Formats: sequence, C-alpha cells, structure tokens
Amino acid sequence: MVGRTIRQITILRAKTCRPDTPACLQKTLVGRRIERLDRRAKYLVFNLNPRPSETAPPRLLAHLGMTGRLFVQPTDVPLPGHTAAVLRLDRGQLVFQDTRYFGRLTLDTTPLDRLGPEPLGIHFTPAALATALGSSRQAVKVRLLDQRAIAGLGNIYASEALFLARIHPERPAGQLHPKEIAALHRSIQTVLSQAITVGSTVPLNWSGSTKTDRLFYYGRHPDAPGSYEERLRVYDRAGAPCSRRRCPGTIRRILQAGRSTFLCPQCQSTWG
DNA sequence: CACCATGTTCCTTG
DNA sequence: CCAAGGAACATGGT
Repeated sequence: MVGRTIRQITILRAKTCRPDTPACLQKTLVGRRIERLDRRAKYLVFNLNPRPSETAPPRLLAHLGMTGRLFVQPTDVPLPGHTAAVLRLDRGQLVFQDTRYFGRLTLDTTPLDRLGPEPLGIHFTPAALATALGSSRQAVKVRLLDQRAIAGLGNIYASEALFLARIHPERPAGQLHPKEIAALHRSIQTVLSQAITVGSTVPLNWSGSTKTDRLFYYGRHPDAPGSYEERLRVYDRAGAPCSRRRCPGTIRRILQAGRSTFLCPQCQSTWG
C-alpha cells in the first residue's frame, strides 16, 4: 500500500470513523499518498503525505476491534457483507470489513497518547513491567488488559502469559515478587513472539478456492483444521486437562472484569 | 430461546 | 485517588 494514493472514500457505517465524520475523512484523505505504515498496540497507523501548508502529516488509525478485517481487492470484485468503509486507491481498493462494528477508522490519534510500552519493544524490561503493575491491588490479569499499563496485550494472550508464568490471574498486581515479575515479563514476550511466528507461517493466498488468510484463530482454522491452529494452552479450554507435564489439574474458566479468564488452579499459584 | 464472543472507552458508584 | 461494574458499539455462533 505504501506509495499509493487515496482517490476516493466511501464510508458505509458512519460510526466507524467516530469521533470524526465521513465528510472530514473525505476532505482530509482524498488525494493523499500513503507514505509509511506503522503499528502501535493494536492500531495500524497510516502515515500520509503532508500538504505544502501543513507541518505535521496526518495519520489515519485503523483498529480492527474483534471482527474487523482490512484488505486490498480489485475494484471490480463485489464488496463483502458488513463492509464499513472503502478507500479507493490508484489501483485496487482497501476494504475495511467489520461484522460487529467494534472497529475504527479515524483521524483521531489521541488513543495513541494513552498507551503503555510495547511488550516486544526495547523499553519493555522487567522494571518497566514492575512499573506497569505498580502497587495496584487490582487482579494482575485485569491489569494486563489495561492498555495504559502495557500496550496491545489482549484477553487471549493475557491468560496464556499468566499460565506460562505459573501466576494466578487473581493475584493483586502490586504484590508479585520480583522473580514472578521477571517470569511474567518473559512469558508475555514468549507468548506474543510465538503467536507472531505462527501467524507468519500461515500462507497468504487470496486467489483460487482457498481462503487461507493469515488471520489468527483460537479454534479450528476454517480451511486447514489442525495444521495452522494456534497452540493455545488454556484459552477456551475449560474442562480440558492441563497441558503441563505431570500436572493433574483441569483448566477452569472464571470471570474477571466481565471477561473470561482461563487458568489451571493446580499450577498457577495464588500465593507467590 | 439464552448465552457467549479475540476490544476499548466512558461514565457512575462506592 | 483507586477499583468495580455497566453501557455503548451490534452481529453471529452454539
């Protein structure tokens, strides 16, 4: 997409670009060239070329929410159901499809200012994690989902990281011992790195009959059952035996801040 | 029919 | 100040 110019914009769901308006996006983006793509937390950042009078180049933020998909397709291919927005380019069109409309496509970049450190960035050290956890009495799992503490960790990988670190999700965040913080730090990086590796090995193929799409799945992959499955150890595995060697535990599901948490009560201890 | 869902922000209440 | 809970966004799978 880098180097292409936005020729036309169609917003089919006005709320997708809030707090902006479709007209604002139209005015700001049409005729603009995409100079660079960045990622910050779960935001995809489109850096656009500035106009002569402008000091700062505008940035377009995309967040996929839970069901969003972003892809380029030829202009003569019909739009899929639940298409929220279309950016027509020099060649092809960028489609933002979002079944549940939790996603965003906006010029409002203020969410970036509130984000904590990137878990795979150089600033994310055990000390940085200790700072992020602070002296909070909040459950560590809930804390890990706070994007101001750590940027880009979601519900699945929060459970996975705590399982790998053998830390009970309900432990108060501020009461973890230095060794546990070090283990959690390592586990977060391991879980995310492995997920990225798995994702990057899934072949991308838009042509022909296969719909292999490099998306992440926690259940069976729709086209390749078993072969490209993510290997999640606890998430969505309530009732299954713990995958840790010689652990007799059973994976349990609990609710924290309205979200599902999965854990093994046997090997994730409640008391450091 | 009921309940659940990979996310984030904002608001109210205690 | 902190923490918890609900709402909002809205659809589809089981």
